[in-house]
Amino acid sequence: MPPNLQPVFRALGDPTRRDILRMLGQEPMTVAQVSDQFDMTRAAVKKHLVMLSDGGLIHVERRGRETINSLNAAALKPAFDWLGWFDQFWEDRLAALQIAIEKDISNDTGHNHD
Amino acid sequence: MPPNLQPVFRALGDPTRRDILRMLGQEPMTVAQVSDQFDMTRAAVKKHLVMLSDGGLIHVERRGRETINSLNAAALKPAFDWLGWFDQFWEDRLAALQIAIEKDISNDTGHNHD
DNA sequence: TTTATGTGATACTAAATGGTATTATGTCAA
DNA sequence: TTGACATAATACCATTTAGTATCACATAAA
Repeated sequence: MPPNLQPVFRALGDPTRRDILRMLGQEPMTVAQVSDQFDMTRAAVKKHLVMLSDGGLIHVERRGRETINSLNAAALKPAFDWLGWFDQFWEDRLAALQIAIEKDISNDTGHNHD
Repeated sequence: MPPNLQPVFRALGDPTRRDILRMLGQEPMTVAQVSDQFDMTRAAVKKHLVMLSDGGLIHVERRGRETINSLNAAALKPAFDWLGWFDQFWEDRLAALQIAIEKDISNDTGHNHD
């Protein structure tokens, strides 16, 4: 069965939640650490975290009296792939990714980039 | 200035609107043609079209008594790129695109893969 | 000109969203 | 054990959202 895109795109519809995802992409954080970054109450941030968890975009683990929120990036892949369908309409569609791939290839050949 | 992601991700948060975008990716359609594909009133579909237009995701042109809605795929690119940041967490992240690029490279070197 | 058609605009409703404030609960530390 | 701390849960509120129904308007067709 195909992954359910709806909760993922729903979660991405809010800028606070997108920011949280980027933050958790750097490192796992407690609820307090996340909410310290925003000008809103901890309860409000917590609700965003619940939505992200419901959509499977983050993993939540209770450790003692604090809970660690960590990114589950795999859940974003289907949304990325969905948007990738429109790739056919973009001129420079492979530009950014091609750079990364060429780097891999040059690594294979032993070239040095430092 | 960076493109404003918010109206784009907002628009993508609804399944009807995502379906409309895919449909318009096939061909431009009038309001009636679009709403015929959904089990809701024309007014409801029209509101979705307005949101898509507000976010710059479609182009709307009045021709006589009908209005042609066409995809503006370029507006989706920033959302795709935003999600592409998480690319670093995906294992098979470049698989599909890498095939296409390797074909380009082999074309450059004159290799033949047929 | 009349009539039918495609659309836009408005008012309305129920439910979801994004936020606050408050209270309760479990856990670490002195 | 007491107190501070991190979090969870709940109730509440204003706004937005997603839908309906209805009416007005411009345009194509008879």
